[in-house]
Amino acid sequence: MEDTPKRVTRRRVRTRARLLQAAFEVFAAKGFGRVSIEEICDAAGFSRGAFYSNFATLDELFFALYQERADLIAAQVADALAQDGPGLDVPASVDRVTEVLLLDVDWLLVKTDFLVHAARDEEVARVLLDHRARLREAIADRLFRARGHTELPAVLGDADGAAHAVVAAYDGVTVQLLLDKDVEAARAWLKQLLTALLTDGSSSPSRI
Amino acid sequence: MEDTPKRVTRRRVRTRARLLQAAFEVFAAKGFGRVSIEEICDAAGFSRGAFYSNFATLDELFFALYQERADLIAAQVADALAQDGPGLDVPASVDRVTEVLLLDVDWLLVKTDFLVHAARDEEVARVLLDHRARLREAIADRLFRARGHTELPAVLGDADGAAHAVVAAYDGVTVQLLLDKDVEAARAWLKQLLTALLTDGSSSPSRI
DNA sequence: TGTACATCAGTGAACGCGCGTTCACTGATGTAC
DNA sequence: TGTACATCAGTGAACGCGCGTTCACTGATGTAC
Repeated sequence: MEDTPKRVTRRRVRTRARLLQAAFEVFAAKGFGRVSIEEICDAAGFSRGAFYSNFATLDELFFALYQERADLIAAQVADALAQDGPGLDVPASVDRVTEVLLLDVDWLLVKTDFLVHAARDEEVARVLLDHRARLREAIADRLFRARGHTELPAVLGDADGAAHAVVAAYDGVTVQLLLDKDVEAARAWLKQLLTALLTDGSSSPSRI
Repeated sequence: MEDTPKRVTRRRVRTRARLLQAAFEVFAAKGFGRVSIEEICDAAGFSRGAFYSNFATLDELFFALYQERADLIAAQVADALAQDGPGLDVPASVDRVTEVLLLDVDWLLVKTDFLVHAARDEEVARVLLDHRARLREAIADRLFRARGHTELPAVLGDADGAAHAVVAAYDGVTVQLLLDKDVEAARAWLKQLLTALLTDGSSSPSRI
């Protein structure tokens, strides 16, 4: 089994990429549930046949789109976390990670559509949970690596608990951002939340 | 203007309620984006004409449905917060509020669909922001009323900041719950997060 | 409380459009020599 | 590097279904006396 290596032409790769890019824009603008295959093809400058040559269903395309972008973000976060020495500079790391996570509102829109999708399909949910787990691991690893060098509050348990909390804060702030579209406020707020979670309660950052 | 008092027959009220109830179930099961007017009418036991006699569009019904349920939840939260004396029993309040907020996964599903909807429509977003503001106010009021009796950590700023954080934690935990469908874990996790946020960092609740 | 009448609420058939899906075709691309 | 051939990738017309929307109709409900 698995015996279709098949040449994958350059043309095909480009078409697929253009379809994915167009889909991203259309999904972000209208929401997955309100988008037709036709619209995506129009936006990408292809006939509908091109779509069917590359994907079986709109769900399949959505899935591929999510995977691609989520991998990208995960890599960027890992990158943002890798920049300090062994000791963790909490404020600087928080700044860098926040920057990456709240860079692109369109991505947050699409990601939330995907969440809604995943919430009703176990298989899709598994992929999303996987991505989240990888994100958490990157964070937990970093926190764990910093032990001894930088003290962290014990309120949330171990590094894994803290990583969980970071992701929850991210999700929570995302919801607010999707409603008020105020990226700057969201960044400030996420930084404050993360700082509160990762810093001992004795210090009191100013409220914004 | 506004000159259509019109008799609202009992029949009409019942039909509307049955449509809303059926819509809730169908939305929860399939997601707003995948539901047709016909499905809702079938589920409610009506012909499609009944729908058009009560709503102009599916969006309008969704809007009405959200308002109805969100008001209900807001009232329940206010109730859960009103039960202590002037001093705030943080663990008990957290327990009660958590119970209400994570009572019904179907509601979380529908609410998230509505978020996706609101994220692309300013007017809808305003309603959702309103509901959130009311929730936050109920929480902030309670925290404010407890000042002097029970000390709260200053990490998040004033009572308003703390209320914001509570809502963010709720949203964050909701996302995880929608993916793993583990209500008990979500409750435990939300309790822990809220406790961490509302308790001075010096105490260290056990990790679950 | 009963009856007659007016209005309303929901019925269900009909219409038609948007769009998912298919498919015979053709220009593009890659391979072999 | 060039040519001939085979296969592939995308085209666009055609089909048909699902479903949104309308509307003439009728049984249900409310009102007046």
